Amino acid sequence: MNLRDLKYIISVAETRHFGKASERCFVSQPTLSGQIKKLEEELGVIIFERTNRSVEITPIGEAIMAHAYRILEQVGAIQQLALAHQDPLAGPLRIGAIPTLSPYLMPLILMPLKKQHPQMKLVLSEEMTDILLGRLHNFEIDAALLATPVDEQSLDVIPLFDEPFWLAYPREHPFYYKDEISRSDLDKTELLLLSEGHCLAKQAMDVCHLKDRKGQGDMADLRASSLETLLQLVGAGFGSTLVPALALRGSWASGSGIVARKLNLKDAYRRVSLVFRKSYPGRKALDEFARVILENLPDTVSPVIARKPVKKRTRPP
Amino acid sequence: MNLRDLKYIISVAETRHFGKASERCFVSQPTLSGQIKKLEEELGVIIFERTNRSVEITPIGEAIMAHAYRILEQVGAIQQLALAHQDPLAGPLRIGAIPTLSPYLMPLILMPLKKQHPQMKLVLSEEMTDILLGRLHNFEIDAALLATPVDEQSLDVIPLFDEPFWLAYPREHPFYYKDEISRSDLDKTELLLLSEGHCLAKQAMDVCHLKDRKGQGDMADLRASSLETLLQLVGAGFGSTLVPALALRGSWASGSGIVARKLNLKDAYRRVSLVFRKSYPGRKALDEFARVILENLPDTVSPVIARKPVKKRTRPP
DNA sequence: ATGGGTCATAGTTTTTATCTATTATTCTAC
DNA sequence: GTAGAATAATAGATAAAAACTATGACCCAT
Repeated sequence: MNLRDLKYIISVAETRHFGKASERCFVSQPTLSGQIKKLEEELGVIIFERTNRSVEITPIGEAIMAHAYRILEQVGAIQQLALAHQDPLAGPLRIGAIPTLSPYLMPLILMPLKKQHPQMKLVLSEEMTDILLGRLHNFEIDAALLATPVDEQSLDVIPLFDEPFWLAYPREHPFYYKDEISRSDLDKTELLLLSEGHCLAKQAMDVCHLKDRKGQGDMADLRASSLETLLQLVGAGFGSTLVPALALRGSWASGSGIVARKLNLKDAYRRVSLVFRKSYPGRKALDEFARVILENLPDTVSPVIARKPVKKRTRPP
Repeated sequence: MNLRDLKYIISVAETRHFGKASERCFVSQPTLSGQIKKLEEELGVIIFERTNRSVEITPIGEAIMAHAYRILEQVGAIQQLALAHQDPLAGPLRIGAIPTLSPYLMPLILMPLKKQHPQMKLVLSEEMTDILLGRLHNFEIDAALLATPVDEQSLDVIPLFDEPFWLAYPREHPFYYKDEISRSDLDKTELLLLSEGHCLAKQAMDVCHLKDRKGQGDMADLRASSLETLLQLVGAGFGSTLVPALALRGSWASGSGIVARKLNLKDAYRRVSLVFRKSYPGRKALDEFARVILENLPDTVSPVIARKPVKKRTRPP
């Protein structure tokens, strides 16, 4: 059986005329006759009782027809479904982002995104880098906004922007009167870190040339589980911390006993990228998503101008 | 799109593996890959996100799959339907019969038919010859039991039996002491006829060498609309009438003031046949129906032994 | 009878699907 | 890291299916 055959018999059933039916199907009359005959032989039943002068459908043919209509209906549904999704921007885009980025980046782009692509649905999740990579591989998300270099063969990367780190410290701190912070300044302060797993913690330590003290416990006791908590601690005078630039735009930024200053260090930034499976079919949607992000960044971060060089591809175009 | 393609994608969706899926479909892996790729191009959507190591279904693919399952379900329904009807004896057989035959023949064959072909369903209708022929041509019945020769090219005939006419007359009639009736006897009696349209009326007149007096009115007043009514009239002494042999077996046959005698005439019979469209596809069912009739006839009628010679056929075997 | 209309058949050509062999890629194991 | 196993994609050849044109058989109407 074949969908074409079903179209043929429906055409004949509706016209009661092989010639007219064949025209309607854009095939010759012998073709139509032949295919219908083949179908009848395959099913072992006569669908049409025909003479030279008349074509009439048999009772069993009538029953078959009912199913044929339903089948073609479903086929149409598939085609319509596919058509609606042909726009690569359609369909939910499942995006994961790290917790030190998501709350500060998403508010910037959600409105513009909705304005430019009203039909694009986002499903957001907020997890630490390793979790997100796992989810990428498990096909649970389509792309991840990460701040860590990724070098896995199965993943591809769209670099987005470099986000500088600032130092946040209590207003009562002696740094209060400085405009910029140098590395020597950093050594003089107690640095508060996020709990393990957050890439920001490691990045902060790298910037400050601290050795990872994981497992030692003395400092671990002070580690916070979120950037907001961390800033609460800073405000309460427990120490200072590194904050990525986008996080400075929150409501706490002014009048919460916290001061933030730019770091006068060359490598005090993290590169934020959009990471996705090379095999992910919605590349266009991701490109568009990345574009919207880049267009709505504040001045505090530096967009990556040069897009990544084209890597050798699995399948030539 | 193609039903084969739908089987392919379902197979891949279920195995998440092109190789295993292709085995399950009894085709090579490249074949499966190629067809799925073609389907994806036709629909303009990616159904499977695949790398060398993994195959995962996309959201739109998932949606398509739901419809694909329903389609194949319907296809199965068609095949099952067809299988159930492959037996040519299956399906309702729509039989028409003339009123002077139906009430007397049907009781003879319904039980044997049910015994031999329990799955064969009959739909009976009782009309006069012309009506039945019209219904045959309108595909409203599949075959008709007639007592009139039919010579239409589009119709075919299975002769069944010759049914003699008997003379029915009131017990008080002088014929009462005769065993057989000759033509000269016929002239001496008032012959009652069925109303116009019944073939029996014309046949009776032919047998008696009467001219058709339709429109004259004198005799028409006495015409009855059914054989039962006619016999009531005979019983009441209004005259006598010709009765086909099978009708003699009714309950009125004894003790109702009516006597029936055989006619001593060579041509005093009518040939009962099964008539159907040449194009009717259930020929086998009709042959079987005819066989059951012939096997259950009483001695009062003469089965036609020699089956009709094969006429030139529309399509050589 | 004859001609028009209609479906079936025959034979050929075109299109489509399939196969085998091979390539490219990536993961795993040593 | 390098070799090997696994897996999907590609290429080219072959087989199968479906399409077309031309023709035939038949019925009906004039």
